[in-house]
Amino acid sequence: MMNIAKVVVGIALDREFDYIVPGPLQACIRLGSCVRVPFGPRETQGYVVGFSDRSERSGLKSILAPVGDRPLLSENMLRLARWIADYYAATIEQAIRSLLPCAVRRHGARFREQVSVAPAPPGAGNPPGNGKLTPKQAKVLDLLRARGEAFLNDLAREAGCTPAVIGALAKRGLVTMARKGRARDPFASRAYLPTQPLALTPEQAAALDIARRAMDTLQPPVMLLHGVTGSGKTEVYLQAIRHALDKGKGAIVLVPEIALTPQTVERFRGRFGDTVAVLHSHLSDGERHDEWYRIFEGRARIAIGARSALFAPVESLGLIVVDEEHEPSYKQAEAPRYNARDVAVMRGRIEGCAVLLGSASPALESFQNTMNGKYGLVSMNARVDNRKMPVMRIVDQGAEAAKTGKPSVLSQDLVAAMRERLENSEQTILFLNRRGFATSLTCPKCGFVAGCGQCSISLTYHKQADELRCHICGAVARPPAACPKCSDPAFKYSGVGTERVERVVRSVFPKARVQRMDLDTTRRKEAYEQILGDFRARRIDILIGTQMIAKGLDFPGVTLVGVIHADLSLNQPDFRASERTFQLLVQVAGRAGRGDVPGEVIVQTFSPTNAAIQMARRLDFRGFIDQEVEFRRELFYPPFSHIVCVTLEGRLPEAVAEAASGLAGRLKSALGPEVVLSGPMPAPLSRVKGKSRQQVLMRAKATSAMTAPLKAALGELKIPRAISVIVDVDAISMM
DNA sequence: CCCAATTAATCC
DNA sequence: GATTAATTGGGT
Repeated sequence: MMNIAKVVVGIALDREFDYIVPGPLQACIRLGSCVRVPFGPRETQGYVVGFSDRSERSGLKSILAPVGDRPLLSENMLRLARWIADYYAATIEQAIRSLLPCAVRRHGARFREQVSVAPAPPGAGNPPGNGKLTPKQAKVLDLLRARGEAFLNDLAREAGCTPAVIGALAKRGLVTMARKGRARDPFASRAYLPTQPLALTPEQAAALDIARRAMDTLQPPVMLLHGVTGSGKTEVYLQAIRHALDKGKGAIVLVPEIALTPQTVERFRGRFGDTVAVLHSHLSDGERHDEWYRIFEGRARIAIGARSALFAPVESLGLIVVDEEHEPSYKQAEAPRYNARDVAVMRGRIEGCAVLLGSASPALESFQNTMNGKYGLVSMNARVDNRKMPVMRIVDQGAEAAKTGKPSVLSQDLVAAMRERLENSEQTILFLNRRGFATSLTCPKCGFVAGCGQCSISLTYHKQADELRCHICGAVARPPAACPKCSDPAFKYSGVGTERVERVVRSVFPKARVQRMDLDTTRRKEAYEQILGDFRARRIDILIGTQMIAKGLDFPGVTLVGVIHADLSLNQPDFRASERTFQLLVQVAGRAGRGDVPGEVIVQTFSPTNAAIQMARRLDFRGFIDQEVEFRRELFYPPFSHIVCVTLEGRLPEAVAEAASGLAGRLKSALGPEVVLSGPMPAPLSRVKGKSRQQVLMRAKATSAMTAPLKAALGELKIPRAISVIVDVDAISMM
């Protein structure tokens, strides 16, 4: 009885396989157990997701052995995996894969073995085909000789061929194949200073009170903490977590990747010491493995980290905190494309624990959930220590350009404000969410634009490296000496990036200590901490940066924040452009005036009267919400609907277009009248890395009204393997 | 007609 | 995801 296990194998099949549980193993194999099973001619790992006393099939094979001494997945986590797979239209394997770090999944196997390929020693090759190579084979061999050795899948992907090509090379004796494992790095821990709970403001105390009640009674189970920047949300989290620990429970804290600075982690370690485990993408496999097991074995009760930390195996959860809940980085870019904020709410429901969502600029979806009573709401409107909110000024770049004759990177107002800061030894942050020097290189004579050959965007000029780069695929090209079309040598560089801002600032303030911080200056792993350390120690007067300096940073010396070009986010072809702009300005403004001197924010824009910008200037969250909600309601956008974005991608544009229209046609007849369907249409980024992209969009009140027919349609249509289908439920970026 | 490369099917 | 079998397609 019940000696048949339903096993999901660790590869991307959306199916369960039946195996016999041998008598001696029946005691130790449970739901969620990781097991080794025979699979076809080889063996593989899988997870037990159910039991039965009989099977549809005969001739079942037996489970070979359990991996690890107890299930890695609790019953609750298995339920969560099922929900993720179902809601986000992913396979159960994909869901399980994101639940367990690969360092952990590999546990029992010690080392994951993969086929490694190396060039054969000279002379050993005895090609039956007389040494003549196909272009693909030659490419593989070239790549391999350059690298010395590579794993089979990596090599095939890099060379853009199938593994069969490499197999052919091996058959001819030109390369050797062997199974190899991968070593892991040791874990290095950092020192931290112990801290005590701080005295709370009345608003913080009220928020903490409600959070405690939520933990004790689950009334309400989910709370949105809307606290202005500098209102001390982190201290509320810390003391709420203390309450969870006092009740003998654990906690999970999610922070967006960019905010996962050493400071944040240090604050939690300082308060709770070694009971804090850290999980984020910059850890090595070994480190992640160690931290995961510290939680799994109960040696750590608090998990803090980015997105994936949500799946930390904390037992008896008391609280899940999602800081900066509006952050798009909570959305995973690969399948399953889950939003950690929303999955946190579901995990909370499954585990019976409270969930605390915090933000200075909550997402419309979350705020709407407080309006319709699904979530509780607490607001903190004052900064700690009676610090004032920064004053925001809008500078009309259009008017400025008309006055001075040409558009300038730094307006006169901004220059004056920066000069003042330099004289007072205060610090300035300049924000522009675009790196490089110029965003396009055009020929004024014939209109030629330097574009990426593989993607449908123009190349960005990087002056320091003197290169043209594609910000989508990373392709690099030399800037041409003359226009390739009309051979005119005079190019026009237009569109400002951070590199250009840096140059302008250095020329206006030659004596200032200026540092740029973007992907280009933080390529080295330590550069990020180095720059922030220098800025904190006031060895930098003016910090210029992208995204990565917009959020979470807390530097008391900063009294001025300049936004170089607020229109960038505003002009994006996305219904969330206003919301993003508002959030960005609120967040950026939050970097100013965190010390004793009040902060000032100067926002440069060509749309000074834009409502989102004006609401942000007054930090009028409710005003912004009220008008944006109306817009979304009228056009049936989130939070009034859910969006499913299906992207088809493939090398042959006609094949992709055909598949997309086939899918759209099938959906049109399958979907109910409550679903709005649009497309097929070329994706906003219609070409990426040489692949053509088409989209089909759906909107409906319930995601299941879209995902269920979609799964059925995809199953029936049998879209060729050469075309990949990307299903994004509750899509945030639809590029 | 051959070889290479893609595609389709299978895995309890 | 990996392996094998079937099919296509571009050459001589």
